[in-house]
Amino acid sequence: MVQRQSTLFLPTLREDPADAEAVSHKLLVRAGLIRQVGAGLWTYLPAGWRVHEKVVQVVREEMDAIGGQEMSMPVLTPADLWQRTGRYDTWDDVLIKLQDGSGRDFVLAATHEETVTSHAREMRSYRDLPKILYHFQTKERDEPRPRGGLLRVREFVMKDSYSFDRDAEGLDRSFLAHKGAYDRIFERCGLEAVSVQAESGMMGGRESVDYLAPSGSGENTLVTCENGDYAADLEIARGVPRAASFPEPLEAPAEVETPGIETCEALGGFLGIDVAATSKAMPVVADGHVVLALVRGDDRLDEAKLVSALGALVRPAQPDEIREAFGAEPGSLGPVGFRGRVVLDETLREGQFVAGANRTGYHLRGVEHGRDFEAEIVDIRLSHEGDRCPRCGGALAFHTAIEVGHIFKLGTKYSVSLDATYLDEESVEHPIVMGSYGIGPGRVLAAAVEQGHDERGIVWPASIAPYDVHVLSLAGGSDEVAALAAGVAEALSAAGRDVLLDDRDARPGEKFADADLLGCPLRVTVGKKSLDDDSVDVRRRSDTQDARVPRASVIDWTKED
RNA sequence: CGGGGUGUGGCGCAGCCUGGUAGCGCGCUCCGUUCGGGUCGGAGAGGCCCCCAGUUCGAAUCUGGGCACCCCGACCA
Repeated sequence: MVQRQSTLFLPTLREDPADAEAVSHKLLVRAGLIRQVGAGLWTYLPAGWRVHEKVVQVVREEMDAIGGQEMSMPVLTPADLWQRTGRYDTWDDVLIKLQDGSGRDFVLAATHEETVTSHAREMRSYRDLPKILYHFQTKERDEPRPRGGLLRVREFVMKDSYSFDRDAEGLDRSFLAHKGAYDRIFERCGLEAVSVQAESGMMGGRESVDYLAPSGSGENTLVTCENGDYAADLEIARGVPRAASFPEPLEAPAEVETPGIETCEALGGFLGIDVAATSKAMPVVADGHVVLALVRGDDRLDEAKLVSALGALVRPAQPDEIREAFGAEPGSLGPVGFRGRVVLDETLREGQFVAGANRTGYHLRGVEHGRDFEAEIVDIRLSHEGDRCPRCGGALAFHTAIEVGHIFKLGTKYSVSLDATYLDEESVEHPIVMGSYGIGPGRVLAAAVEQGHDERGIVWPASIAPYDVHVLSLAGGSDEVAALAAGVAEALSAAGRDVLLDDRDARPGEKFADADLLGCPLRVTVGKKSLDDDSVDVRRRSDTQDARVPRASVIDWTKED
């Protein structure tokens, strides 16, 4: 079927929306693909939804290819389900809770581990395993801060799949199958996406892999090695910092007065030493106790790493908590004499450094781990510009990126709390071993725009473009030209292409501008000249010049590679 | 949640400081013109000025309180 643009709801805008920052946000709105309803709430207009569904179809095909079985679970779910896994409380800040007319508590699903695991209770035997179940379903998350158009929203469709295996080896196979499927999905969607080891965060899994699509805007930072043998999410990246140059060691810590010195940079300058030979003390509260996290003076604390090291959520300590625990102001805090738990970054394992003296306005020189204080030694520093690759020592590069997919090895967390078990050959009961795998078509779409655009508009990858061919009828009132253009469109459609025919009563400039904005892979222009020699002009969206070709050979330009 | 900003026809904005019954560009409708990169001319339609309260003879404008949205920091597909 040929879609006539004169009847299509495709409200293009001449100017960027005033509140847009991200390129994908601006272009998706301008091209008439999406419209905002509220903060983080978006309507996909007809052409935008076509793109969304094309992404969905690619995902569906690849999920089916690894044996996934599509189903559908509801968005509205009983609160009880979430209470049993504990997420009713631990996910309190993202869950949208509500009651029905008779006062029963419900949760709008933010993901579907609970629901799917409740069904997995019917997998009673090892003979029922393994299985992969998936669906495309709306997720509701009370995001603290939606932003960037489709980049971060409160309601979105996610393909979430769940694997059920009898043991860890089975999970490994399911996990690997998903990795393969995800690589093919992004490849087919024309998206550059890098898989990296990631933080499993609040999902409670053991291992997770993130898919990051480098782009002009985004909320993640992708760290890659110049030699290509390392890639990680910044949150867990293990870049190697430059070596610190420590001053002459001392027999014992020596107090020095450091009036008004509150930052490590100032401290290093004041003492005339390498900033890397100072320490930065970050008092946090975890499980109700004040914990001191120590990183090198030129580093920043990586909260995600600290959280996984402590196995508990952390928050910065309040000023009064700090005074009570240390007896000093921030800026003069240190591990020596502190009676609580100390977590020391690996960079401070060896050598003597300067630390706060827990006496406002004073620091200690020559502080040494083991001799002067005890601590748990963990990697808790945030990598930064200048770090070297942990594998080969090459330079690391940092890119902003969009997280387009995330896969987790869940283990038995959900099957245990929801009692999903099976019997093995010996009639021994075991919890089912699970994995969960998410991908957001909306983000894939936004990332594709971030990666594919020019000053005129979107440049869609062919596989997910709203239409394969955009036929422009420059009739200018000529019925003959209009008929010819319609014929070309019909012929392409008959050949199996998705065709948009611009049959509007508009001037050429406007049609060209809108076509560039919308970004279909191929543009076919039919004008008066076409009547003379039965030829049309074609142009790939990524090109800058038309090619004049015989009408009959247009189809050759639409061949899929 | 903390910080900053914005709310005025469909879109982008001015007016607000210095109260006096709302304006510009684009878009939209009609007529004519033009017709391969957003033509040109003419005539029109369209606004609870975010909401509530207050001050005042009079509030888009001043005051107070809400709400919404955007951007920057802690979370996630």
